[in-house]
Amino acid sequence: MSTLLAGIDFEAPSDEVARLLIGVTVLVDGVGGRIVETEAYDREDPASHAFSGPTARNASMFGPPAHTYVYRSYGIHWCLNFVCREAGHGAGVLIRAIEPLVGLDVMRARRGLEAATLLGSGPGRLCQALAITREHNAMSLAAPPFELVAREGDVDIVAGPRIGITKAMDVPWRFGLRGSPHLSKPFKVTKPA
DNA sequence: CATAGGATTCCCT
DNA sequence: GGGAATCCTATGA
Repeated sequence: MSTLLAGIDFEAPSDEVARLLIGVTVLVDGVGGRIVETEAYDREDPASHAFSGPTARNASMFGPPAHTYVYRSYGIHWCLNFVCREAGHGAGVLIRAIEPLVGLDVMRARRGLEAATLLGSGPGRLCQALAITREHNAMSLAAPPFELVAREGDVDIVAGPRIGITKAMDVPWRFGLRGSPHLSKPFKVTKPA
């Protein structure tokens, strides 16, 4: 069994999907850009929302793969995840940063004048730029308003520890496009992942 | 450039 | 009641 989308099998382990997503273009209502930073979370992962089993908040993480899991962060921001593994497993990939490509003016307007340059460099920022809210939770990535475009050619990927967590801080499940100016934070490692 | 503190909602203990 | 997969602004070096 597999759930293929943009050349990626979303039933694969989350760290593999997180790696494959680097370079993939994501559009929401025709606005978006290229994914340059992701983080993997899994069921047996103390830093994951899925660690303590299904709850009202993380229910979609236990739903079918290649669907979204959108949650409220720090009471202010929205964060976008892509569900992976088989339905019921409870794994996902946090989309942490995109390189803005399509609909720049729309994204700038959504982000506001003060921060118009940081359109997608951070999970909260990219959700604001793409107008992601709770309404986008548990939606299929294979149907509108979502659209994934497979990456072309090879990408140079770096890995490192995940950001903003207090558990399992030694697990190197943050992935990024090497040298991208659109990363939320730089990677310390400069060798191939 | 680095650090610090506040904003604000929802879930879990 | 506490803490969270964050972001923005202000302040001081």
